[in-house]
Amino acid sequence: MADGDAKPLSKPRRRRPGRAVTIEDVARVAGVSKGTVSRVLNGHDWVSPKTRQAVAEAMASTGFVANASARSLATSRTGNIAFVLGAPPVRLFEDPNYAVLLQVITEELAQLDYALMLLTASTREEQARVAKFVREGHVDGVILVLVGEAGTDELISLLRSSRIPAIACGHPFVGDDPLPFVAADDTPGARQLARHFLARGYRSTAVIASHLETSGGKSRVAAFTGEAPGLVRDDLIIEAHEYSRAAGQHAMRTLLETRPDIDSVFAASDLLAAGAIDALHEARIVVPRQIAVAGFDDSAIAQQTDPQLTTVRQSVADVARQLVAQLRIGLDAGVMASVTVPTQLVVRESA
Amino acid sequence: MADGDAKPLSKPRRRRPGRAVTIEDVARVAGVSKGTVSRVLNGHDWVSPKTRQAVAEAMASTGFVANASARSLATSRTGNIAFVLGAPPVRLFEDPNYAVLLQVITEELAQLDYALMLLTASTREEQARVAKFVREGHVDGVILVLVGEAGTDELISLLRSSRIPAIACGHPFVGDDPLPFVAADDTPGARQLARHFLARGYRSTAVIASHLETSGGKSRVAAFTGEAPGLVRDDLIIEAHEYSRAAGQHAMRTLLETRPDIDSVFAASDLLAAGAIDALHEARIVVPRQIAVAGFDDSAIAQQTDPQLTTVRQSVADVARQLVAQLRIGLDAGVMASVTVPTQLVVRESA
DNA sequence: CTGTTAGCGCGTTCAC
DNA sequence: GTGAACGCGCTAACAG
Repeated sequence: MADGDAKPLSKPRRRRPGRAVTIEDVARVAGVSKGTVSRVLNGHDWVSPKTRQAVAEAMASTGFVANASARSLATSRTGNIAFVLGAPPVRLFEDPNYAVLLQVITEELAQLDYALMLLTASTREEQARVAKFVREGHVDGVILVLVGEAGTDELISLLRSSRIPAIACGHPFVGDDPLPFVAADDTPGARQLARHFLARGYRSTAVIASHLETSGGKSRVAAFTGEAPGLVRDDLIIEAHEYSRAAGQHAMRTLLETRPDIDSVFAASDLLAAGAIDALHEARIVVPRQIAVAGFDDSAIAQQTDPQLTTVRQSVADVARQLVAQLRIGLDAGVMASVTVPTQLVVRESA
Repeated sequence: MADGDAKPLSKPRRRRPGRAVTIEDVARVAGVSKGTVSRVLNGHDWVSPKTRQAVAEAMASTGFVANASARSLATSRTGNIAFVLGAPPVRLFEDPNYAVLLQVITEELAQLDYALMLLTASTREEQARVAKFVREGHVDGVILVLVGEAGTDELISLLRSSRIPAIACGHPFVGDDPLPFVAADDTPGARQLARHFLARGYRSTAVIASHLETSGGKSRVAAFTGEAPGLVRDDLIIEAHEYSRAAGQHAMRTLLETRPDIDSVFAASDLLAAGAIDALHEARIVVPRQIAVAGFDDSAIAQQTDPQLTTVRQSVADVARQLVAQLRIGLDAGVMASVTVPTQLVVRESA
C-alpha cells in the first residue's frame, strides 16, 4: 500500500464505550442528519411524518437522552430558576406559609418545565455566591424571598445588573431601584378584622406582633389599629421575637400578668395566636367568651386550634402563582410588574 | 477588486453588543491565549506569576464571569446535586426534622461548591420527570428522600442505571438492589428509653405511633416494646395519621377515653408527644406525676413543652452530613457505603 | 422537507 | 511556560 502519509489519520473511533449516545448516533441509525434529529427533538415543523417516525424509533432504540449542558450552551437557556432565601432555612420553615409557597412554585414551574434551585443568601458571603452563581448563567430567572433581612440591597442591585429576570416575594426594602415584587396586601384583611372586633363589641384588644421591621409585620398592625383607633392602646402592643407558637404563648402569658383588663387579642400570625390560646387555656380563660383571639394567615393550624381561629387569609398559593406568572413574562423578555394580592377576613370561632 | 468569490466572507463580528465577555476577550486584553486564561481560571500550575497577574487584571477589567453551561459541556460536571422528595413538600414540612436536613445539606454542599436542585417525585409522572432530568445530565449526584412512599423502586432502578451517584435518606424499601443509604438507627435510643421507663417503675405504657409502614415508624415501636415486653399491651398501641401535634392530641384524647389505666405514654415523635401533653393538660392530668410522656427526635419543640420532653435524639444534622460525605465519595468515583447513625436517650422532665 | 455548516464558551492535549 | 487546535453535544441559519 502506498501509505506514504504517516500522519496519524483521524481515528474514526465509532464511539468510546463509556460515552453517552448523542444526536449524531441517532442520526446515523435513522439514516438522516443531525439537523433533522434536532428538529424532531424540538418538535419543529418541516419534518415529514415518516422521517419523524424513523428518528423517533432510532432515539428509542439507542436510548438517546439529550444532554442538558450542550443544549444550554447552544440556546443559552438552562431551564432552571433560582429560589433565593434571604434568611437561614430554619427561619423559613418556622412559618408553614413557606411550605406552601415552595410547593406551589415548584409545581407551577414544573408545569413550564423549569426546575428549582435552592440557594441561601443570609450572609454577605452567601449573597456574593448567589450573585456569582446567577451571572455564571446557571439559571434563567430568580425568585427572591427576603424575610426582611439586612444587606439585601447589594444582592438586588447585582441582580438588576445581570440580564436575567428577578422578582421578589414580599416588598423589597430598597430605596433606589427596587425589584418588581409580589406581595400580599395585609391591609384590607386587617381592616375587616378590626371592624369585626368593633362589631363584636370588644373594647380593649392587645396586639401580639412580630418582625416589626418587615413590611408585613408592620402593615398588619398598622392597618388594624388604624381602622379602630380606640381599640388598641399603645402599651398593649407586644412584640414576640418570632412567628412561633411558643413565642405566642410566652407573649400571652406576659400579657396576662401585666394587662388583665383586655377582652381580645389580635395576633399577627396564626402560630402566634395558637400559642396565645395555649396560654389562655393554661390560665383557664375561655376563648372567645372571656378573651377573644384572632390570628393572621389562615394557615393549616387555624383549623386545628380549639376553638378554631378567626383569622385573615392571605393566599400564599396565589402569591406563588403570581410570582411564576410574572417571572414567566420576564423569561419571555416582557416587562414584569409588581402585583399585590388582597387578603380577606375569615370568621370562625375564636373571635 | 477581483472579487470573483461571492461567498459571503465570514463576518468578523467583533462582539455582538449583548453578548457576555468570554475567555477569548480576556485573552485578547491580557495579550495571551485562551489556553492560558483557562489555566489561571482553574488555578493550574505552569503559569508564570506575571502572566497570571496580567490575566487576573484582564478578567477584572472586563468583568469576566465563566459560563456555567460551556464549562459543564467541556468537563461534564454541573456542580448541581438533586434533592428528590418522595412525597409532596407539605408532608415534608410537617416534620421539623426536614428543615434541618435541608439546611445542613445545603450548607455542606455549598462548602463543596455544589448547589441544590429541589425536585418532587410523589407521583408517577414526577418520578419519570426526575429520571429524565437526571439522565439529561442536569446534576452530578442525587439525594433521595422518600418518606416511605410507594412506587419508588422504579425511580431507584432508573437512578441505578444512570451513571451518577445517588444516595437515599432513610431505608429504601426495595427488594432487589437498594441504593446506599444513610439512616438513623432508632433502636438503641428506643431501647434506652424502654429501660428508662422500667427504671422509673412505670407499669403500663401506651404507644402513639405513626407511619407504621415506614422503617422509622416501625423500628421505634418495635425496639421499645421489644426491650420491655410487659410494659406495653398490644391494644395500647395506637396509630396517629401523621406526625403532627394535632394528631398527637387527638390520639391522647382517645387513649384517655378508652384506656384510663395507663401511667405513661411513648409517642413516636416529639410533635406527637407535644400534642399528647396538650390533651393531658386539658384533662387536668399532671405530667409526669400522673402520666409520663416521652417523645422521639429531640426536635426544637422538645424544650418548649411544659414540662420539657424526655425524648430520643436522632441527629438529623449528622445524617445530613453523612449523606453529603457519602455523596462526595460517589462524586469522586468511589464506592458509597450505607451508614447508620446511632440515636440516644435524652432525659428531661416529662418522663 | 432535509443536509451542511458554523458557532455556543471553555477545557485540554499536544507541540514549540 | 505558552499558543494552536480540536472536542464537548446541540441549535440554528442557510443552501439546496
